[in-house]
Amino acid sequence: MSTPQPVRGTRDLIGEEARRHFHVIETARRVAALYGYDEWSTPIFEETGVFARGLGDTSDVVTKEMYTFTDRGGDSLTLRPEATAGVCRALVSNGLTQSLPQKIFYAGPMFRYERPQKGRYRQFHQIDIEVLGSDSPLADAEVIACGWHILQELGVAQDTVLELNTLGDKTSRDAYRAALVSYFLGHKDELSEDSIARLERNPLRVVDSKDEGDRRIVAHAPTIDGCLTEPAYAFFEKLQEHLARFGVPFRRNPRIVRGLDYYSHTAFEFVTTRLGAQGTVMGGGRYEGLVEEMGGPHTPCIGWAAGIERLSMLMAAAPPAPASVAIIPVGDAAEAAALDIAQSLRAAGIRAEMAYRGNLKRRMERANRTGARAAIILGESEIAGGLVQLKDLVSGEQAAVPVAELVRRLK
RNA sequence: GCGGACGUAGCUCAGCUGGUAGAGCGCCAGGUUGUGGUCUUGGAUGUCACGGGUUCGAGCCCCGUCGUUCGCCCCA
Repeated sequence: MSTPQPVRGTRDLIGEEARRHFHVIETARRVAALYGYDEWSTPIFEETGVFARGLGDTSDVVTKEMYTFTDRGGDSLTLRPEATAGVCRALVSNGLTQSLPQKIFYAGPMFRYERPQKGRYRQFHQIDIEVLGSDSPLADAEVIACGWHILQELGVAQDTVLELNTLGDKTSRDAYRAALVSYFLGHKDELSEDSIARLERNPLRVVDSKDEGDRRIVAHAPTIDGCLTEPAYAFFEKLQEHLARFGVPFRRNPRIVRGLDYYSHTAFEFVTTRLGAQGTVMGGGRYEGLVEEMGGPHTPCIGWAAGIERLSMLMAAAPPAPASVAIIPVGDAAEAAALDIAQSLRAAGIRAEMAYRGNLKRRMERANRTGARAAIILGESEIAGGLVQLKDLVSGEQAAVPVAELVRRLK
């Protein structure tokens, strides 16, 4: 194959797939606006430090999975692997830490150097909302409710389940980590190799292991509940109350964990069984240290991100492209009149198309193929009488109609 | 980074124990020079993913590469 192909892990969005993709974004944008979120857009690449900061050196993430390059000025830059870090950076860069909270909606491409799988690409697209600068559990509940609302509007809510957990505050989490490490060390001989490695690097992740043997051990591992401080417990209780009021059903899943230090309290995922190994459709939680990492003040935040590709796959069908009206002149003399009609329909908000060339038969074929709802046919005799032939392409009925009445007939 | 499956026309796929490439759909043109969808007649299209090897001969067998896909690892 010598013709250029899209590079590994990237793909073209055309036709049905494009319509699905943009339908997800438009739906999310509309619903987020109902909840009072403003849309932001930040650069697609940042100084590498914006993403590397706060990730620590615990995982493969920084070393293996970022698209990092040196530009001509010698600076290390990285294609954003997620939206949140850039949003937090923008908050600080623009002095908005003085006007909190900020409620942000975001949509755009992200980049991770990973092995492509179903619903996992190197250039992928996310919708994302964040509330920056609120420590109220009401913010958590609203963020989740907004996500749930979007899933409902997309028609995928019935295929997903909200799984909810709390990581508690720092004191709770430190206690939990210590409890886990001591429990797993007691079962070290029974753990998989992968999990023994996790125990060193990122003990919370053992809880998330897919290995059968590990799962049996994890089933009896201590849960966060026994380690929660009083305020952390109260926060989680309040969140669940609010969610009930918002009418969002959820299931407690103590296995949802987050490895990085700046996560706290709420952690959640909307999951589905319909996408193989990539079951998470929308995931998020509370984080408290990221804005500080960008040089701002301590700022508690809550948000989620959802993969547009995965949502598109779950969606039954994209709404069809709007049907247009095909304007078909017969003979060169009719073309000018046809253009005038096209412009008058468009001015009235009616989608209208005129082919650039072709005889009547070909233009009719094209009108049919593109799903036009009606054809307007005009030749010399029609022009002379101020009429056109208006043909309904669904019913096949055709009648002579005065030009002046077209907009009213097609509205 | 690791493992399995797959790669033939624009699309979906067939192709026998190795003998030199096919179907359906779509596309183009005619039947119909002012009427689409249905019907009908005809037509075009392939470096058989790429590179090497075995063979008189490779779409088919062997090796490598690339890509797709499913899973593992990872998942900010």
